[in-house]
Amino acid sequence: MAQKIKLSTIADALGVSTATVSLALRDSPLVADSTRERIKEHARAIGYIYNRRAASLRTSRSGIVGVVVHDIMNPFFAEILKAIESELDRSRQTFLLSNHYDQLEKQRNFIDTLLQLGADGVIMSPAIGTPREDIQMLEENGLPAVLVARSVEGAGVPVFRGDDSYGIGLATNHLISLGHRRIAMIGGTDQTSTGRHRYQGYVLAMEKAGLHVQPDWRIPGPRTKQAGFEVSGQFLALPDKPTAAVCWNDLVAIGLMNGIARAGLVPGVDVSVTGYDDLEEAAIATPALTTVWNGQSDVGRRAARALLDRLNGVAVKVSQELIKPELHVRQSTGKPVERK
Amino acid sequence: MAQKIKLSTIADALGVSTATVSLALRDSPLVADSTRERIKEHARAIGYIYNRRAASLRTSRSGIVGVVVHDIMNPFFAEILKAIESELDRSRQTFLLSNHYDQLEKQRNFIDTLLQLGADGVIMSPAIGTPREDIQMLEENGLPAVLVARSVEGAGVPVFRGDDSYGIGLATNHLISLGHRRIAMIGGTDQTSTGRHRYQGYVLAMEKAGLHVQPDWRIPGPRTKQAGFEVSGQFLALPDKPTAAVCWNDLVAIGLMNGIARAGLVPGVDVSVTGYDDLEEAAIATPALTTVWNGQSDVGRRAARALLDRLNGVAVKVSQELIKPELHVRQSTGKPVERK
DNA sequence: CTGAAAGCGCTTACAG
DNA sequence: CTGAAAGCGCTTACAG
Repeated sequence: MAQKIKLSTIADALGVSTATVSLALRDSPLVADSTRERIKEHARAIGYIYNRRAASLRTSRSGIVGVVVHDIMNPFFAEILKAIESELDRSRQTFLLSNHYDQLEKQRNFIDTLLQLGADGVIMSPAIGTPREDIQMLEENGLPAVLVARSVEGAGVPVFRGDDSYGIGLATNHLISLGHRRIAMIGGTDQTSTGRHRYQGYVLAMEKAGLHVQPDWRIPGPRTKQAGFEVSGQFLALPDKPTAAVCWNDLVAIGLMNGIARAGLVPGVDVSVTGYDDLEEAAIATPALTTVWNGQSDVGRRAARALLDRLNGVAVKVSQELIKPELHVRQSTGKPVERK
Repeated sequence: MAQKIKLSTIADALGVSTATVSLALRDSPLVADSTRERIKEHARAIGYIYNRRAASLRTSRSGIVGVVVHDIMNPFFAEILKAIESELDRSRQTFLLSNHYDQLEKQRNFIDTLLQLGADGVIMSPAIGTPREDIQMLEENGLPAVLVARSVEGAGVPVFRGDDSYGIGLATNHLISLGHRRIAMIGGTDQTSTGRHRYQGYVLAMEKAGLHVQPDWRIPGPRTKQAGFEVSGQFLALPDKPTAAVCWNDLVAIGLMNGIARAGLVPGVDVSVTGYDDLEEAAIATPALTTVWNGQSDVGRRAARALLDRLNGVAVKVSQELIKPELHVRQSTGKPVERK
């Protein structure tokens, strides 16, 4: 590679100062039109590459926004990320993505990196066990944060998430209205706020309908298709044979349905199954999945906007923004059928 | 936030020079053990944050590696990315991820960003239509590149990918050996090297077996589950009713099987279907998918290592590294059945 | 083993 | 409308 081209290379070539070049390239009205055009034209011609590190060192604005979630390959987060991406793209922010896989240490490493790079802000779905101090520390170090999907008590930053308790209630009530009395809940964990909210919503709906909640009918843990598939045997062997399963999310529901089909039963007929999230895949699953739309794109879009607002000095209220879920009824739920 | 803490803050507090602090924090043997410990202890105590922009400006090494693929949420890339991630984590490189969605402009924007940030290298699965000049320009600007999954003729950089022609041949031959004579090929596009290689491999296997390749039996395009689902009607209406379908990838195969099931036929019995990639999901699909393992994790790991080698000055030969695919036979393929 | 000084490539008051 | 100069926070020869 040839000699490194910098502002002063251009300035020297055109007989102007670096200040003028710097202003011209950023379209400052302080520079005469003709000067600006000459400079921009020349910069393009010689292949000048703007050095953001130098600029950022000077201005202490990096144009980088960090996004960290449990697993970017999880389609639930994927939909949130797409919304964030298109929002950030519009304001020409670079976004730095990372998985924490619910490991606090990975999350901390990533946050360290953001601080070292002078990131402008961060959007996160906090790892299980994130103490509020971890979030508060961000603000103290000038890194504004916004949470998605999960909340952290007392962290004092905006949170955008679906109304999980209400949403799972929609699914549970739908099954109850079909006549189901013995309804299991498969997947999720009490270690996340989301997990607690969904379980509470399920319990609440059952109790409101005067139905007995049997602790055995809860199989906590699964959050993936694979895991849903693996617990299908356990589900089918549950005491008193529940006629329906409220699943933690669509992935678990689809895995569970695959397992039920392998066992020779017909999901949607012999056993009713509900999902959560309404991923694209829910509509084309066999049978098509009855599930709860969780507003992923809303969550992503609104979180990104809130962060951008903060970066631009607009006040953002620190509150829980609950997106209202909706029930989408398809083929995986029907009237209860007793198994032997 | 309080006064910004920098190297000189520590130096002043301890009565040493910034040079000593800088060396001590990076564990230089030039600094006496006791001095080093005092410095590190103090830095920790006052919450010093290393400014990578400043360091990088000085050293022109950023610790950033870019990774750009068509769509990070696609499980095929997801598996490559996981392998890259764990390899880069080990050498403490930050990785900057982006989707180009096969849009050249998005890809160019991302590469610009990498250049501006002074990234150390880039791993890419080039967007459809990437001219070799785009790749060559990277090297000229001191940004070493490594390609995965797709190649660009004459780009002069290492490529890591599966042997697509051979792999699709495994699937086609498997169907032929089961007795199938009329085999369709669903999905993929001639616009990518991968697409061309797979189609060629299919044609080659058919011809080698003395079978007629009917152009109508190719339905190009689909690359997602949704798209595979949508063309199932078109597939079932194909002239001469093929008894089997070689699919572009697992997603298309699963979507197609869902569509076939909706039409009242039983995939794996009435119609044989093969996938490609052997995603985690292939094993738990209903029926379990016969597919070709494509070595995603190998591709990712080896590409990351090659790049890291280059960054460390180890010579890397510029060649196509072909990973040998393997056929995994499951339940979605069987003897041919004639439909009316 | 430690320190003084220059410089990475920008941007921003300030002066004219 | 344009230029000269300082400074962002590091690291790296160089000197001692």
